[in-house]
Amino acid sequence: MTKDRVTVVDIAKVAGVSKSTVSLVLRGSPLVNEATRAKVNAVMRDLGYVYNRGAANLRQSGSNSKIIGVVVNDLTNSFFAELAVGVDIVVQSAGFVQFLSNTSESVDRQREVIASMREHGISGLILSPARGTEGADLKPLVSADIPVVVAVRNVPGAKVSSICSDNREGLFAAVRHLASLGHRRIAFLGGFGDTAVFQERVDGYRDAVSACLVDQDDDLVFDAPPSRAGGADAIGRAISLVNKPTAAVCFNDAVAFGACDGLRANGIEPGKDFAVVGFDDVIEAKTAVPALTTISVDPQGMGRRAAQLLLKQISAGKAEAESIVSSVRLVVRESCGAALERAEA
Amino acid sequence: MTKDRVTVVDIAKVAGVSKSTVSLVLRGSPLVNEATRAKVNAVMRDLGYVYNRGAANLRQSGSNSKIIGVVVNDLTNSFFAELAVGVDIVVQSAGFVQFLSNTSESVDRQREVIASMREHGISGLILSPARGTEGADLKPLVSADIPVVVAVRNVPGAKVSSICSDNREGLFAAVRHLASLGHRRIAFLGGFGDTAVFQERVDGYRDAVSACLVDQDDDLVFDAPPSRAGGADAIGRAISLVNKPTAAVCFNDAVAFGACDGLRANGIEPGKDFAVVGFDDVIEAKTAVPALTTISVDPQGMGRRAAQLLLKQISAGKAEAESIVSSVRLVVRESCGAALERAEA
DNA sequence: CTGTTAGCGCATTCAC
DNA sequence: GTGAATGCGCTAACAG
Repeated sequence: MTKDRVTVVDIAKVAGVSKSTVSLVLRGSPLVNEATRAKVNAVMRDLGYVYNRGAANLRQSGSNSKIIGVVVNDLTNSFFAELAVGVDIVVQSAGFVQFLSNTSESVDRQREVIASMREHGISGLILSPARGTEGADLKPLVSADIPVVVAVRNVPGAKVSSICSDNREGLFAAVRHLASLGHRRIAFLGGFGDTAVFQERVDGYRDAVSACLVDQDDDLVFDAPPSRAGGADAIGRAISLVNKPTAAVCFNDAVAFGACDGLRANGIEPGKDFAVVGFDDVIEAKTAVPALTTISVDPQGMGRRAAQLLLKQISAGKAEAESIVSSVRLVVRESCGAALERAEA
Repeated sequence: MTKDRVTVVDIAKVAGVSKSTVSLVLRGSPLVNEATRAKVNAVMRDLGYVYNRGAANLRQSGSNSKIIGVVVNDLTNSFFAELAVGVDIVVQSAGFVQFLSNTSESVDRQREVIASMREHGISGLILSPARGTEGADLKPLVSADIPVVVAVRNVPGAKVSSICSDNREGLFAAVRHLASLGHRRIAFLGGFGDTAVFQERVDGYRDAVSACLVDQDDDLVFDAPPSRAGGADAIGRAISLVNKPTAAVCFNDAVAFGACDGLRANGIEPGKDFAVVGFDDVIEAKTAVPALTTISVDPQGMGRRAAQLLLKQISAGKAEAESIVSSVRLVVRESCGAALERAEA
């Protein structure tokens, strides 16, 4: 029943003009008579014409496909979902559309989806890299002059723009905050010890422990999977010490939630009997235990900034500044002084 | 520095064959000598060739762009993020890529993103419609023979496949469950009264109230925004009754969380002093209050099924069965009998 | 098995 | 202001 795809020539025929005139109308050129323009537009509407970006894109040498690729390592995590939303907002309002794919932390899958996106001619890529991503993985992109901005996690040898949170400063702030409330034994919970992010955060933690005169103990760092279960496990180990900590900063929010679970299971009320600080949280805003303090980076804002950075690079033509590293400020949202008072009582 | 885009003719030249031979290799045709194939593949790798789907797609009349559009009403909500992940899984493994866009419940934006996707030649669309979407909005798609499957919410007059949860049965099950535990006064909390989903769920609730001999009261239905704040508000109204309910089923999880907040604020412990049942939950699995019982539909599974449905329609060629309505079974995850015992004590 | 020819829908020179 | 050519990268017929 449906007619074949209606093209510029069809609408030209009906409107009684030539193809190129239609093309000019499409591009919003001022070189066309107002009456003709109106007629052409009317015909386009009547015939249900849809612009074929693929063809257009093919014709004009540089591929400005108006599509930008977004690949994240775990869309299941609200943080990255929010990030994608942030990207989408600016991408949409710039007239682009976003390809979104999830890698589930698999570099293989990541390679596949990026290849697939390239075939479709993305004009830029925002990547929240899977664990284990290397600079070499991004090499083909940069040598093809496709702008890339890496978000959340840094990719060691990559010569691309990146935007990630200031992990050291964030954790430093968390510990300093707890110290200012009087805490002296503060644990660090969760995260895989072999990741760069973990190292940065632990460094911030350790620096703050030194700087803020918190008791310097052999090991109050308990690594564990960055999950709720991991948090519960880690806190269990922490509070089994004879000289228990009175507070903990966590690798991320999932860990913090798990820590709260673990505390409750042991009859300890988080926020009252024990201070818990989370990181990277977005869940918190919606469903968190009210007692939980968090240090947070706004993922949506980060997504927006990443997208802006990318768009700037795209519009800047080919050769343009690389390696722009932008950091996000971290802020403490709530206080949790009550924990110490209880602990001391 | 970077060479111009390398095309089939380039690789043909280097490999010493003709363009069509290269094309055959690309399509994996068996009509080509094994040695030539190997050589061509090697050259492709050396020159860093990337397939141009846009051009291919342009040539072959039917647009099988290998891209499917996914538009959701609120990616910020984990439910829809999980849905997108489910879609992505099957879409990826079928060699497609997904365009994902967020509408933030705006039908205008929805129209825009769908138009944009059409311009890029999507071969199918999965839509979790914004509130207020009408059958007419999807008309252009169906008359262009673009397969569409609507998920989560139904679109009244649309002649497209859809997949959504069985709202009536779900709520019926929730109430029956609570009744079997001995509850006799069960409230319904949250949701906008003017939505179809709300009506279906309330219908299920009312039917169950009649069928399960639960006390039939004038109004234990408290509508409110389907948010955490709305839930807190609704539970506040519910427990201010002289004849308080002992349990509540909630429009969704956000409402359920809010209800828990509200209960705690009044010194009532959810799950112990009052039974709360949530719906549509995905948050629960990660961050919920342990006491909360939920009826849940697996959003990722729903996404997978939606994608499968869509792919089937795409591969089935043009004219194919429409209006396949598929429902998802709902299951009660935990028990919450303790609430009643406390209430009676 | 491989090379030749001819467009897909559009934008971009140029003439008119 | 508008209309005729030409080619983007690729596939689809056929011819060899």
